[in-house]
Amino acid sequence: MVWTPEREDLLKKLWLQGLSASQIARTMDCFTRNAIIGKAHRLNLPKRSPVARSGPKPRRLRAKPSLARIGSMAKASPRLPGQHREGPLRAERSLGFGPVALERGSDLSLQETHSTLMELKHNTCKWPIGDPGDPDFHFCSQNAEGGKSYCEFHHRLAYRPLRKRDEKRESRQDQQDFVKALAS
DNA sequence: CCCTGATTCGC
DNA sequence: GCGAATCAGG
Repeated sequence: MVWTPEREDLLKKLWLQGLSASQIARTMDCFTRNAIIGKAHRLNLPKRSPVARSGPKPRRLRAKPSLARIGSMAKASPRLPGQHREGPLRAERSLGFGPVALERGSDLSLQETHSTLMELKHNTCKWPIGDPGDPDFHFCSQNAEGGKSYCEFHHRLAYRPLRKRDEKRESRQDQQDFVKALAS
């Protein structure tokens, strides 16, 4: 995936809006959090250091990966063409159980109010709905308690599949069962 | 644990 | 230039 001028613009926009790197990564489904941060720095976007670093990081030679690390590195190996990174958009698109799918014809009583970037607040759910750039792209915007990025439903939806997929591949039915369990 | 941004350096 | 791995924090 390459950085086109359009993607750079969207990154700048979201970064300046105050979205976190991981939120931007999930919104722009094709980049990781690290990629977002790295690009933000190369674009000289304003720093947002919540961490007052106590000075330059000491130089460290990159160690050869241990055998233990090789296993975990395999999980983070580059995606094959057509493969999507983990995250809400991936789930929504490939599994069809994302917010949009839930919104129509579901009895889950999940109320989703439209929210544009300008309306994002620190305490609202930032689960992206639709494709960035689409006129109707918006965020869930339900209350997100406890400083979380998502409402409780979307938080659990967003993070639970990551865990499980690390251990084994989940079937589509497993994912759908999980959504039903969440809603019940 | 959950998360955040910053940095290094092999590619 | 890119971004995974890592670090250093809340």
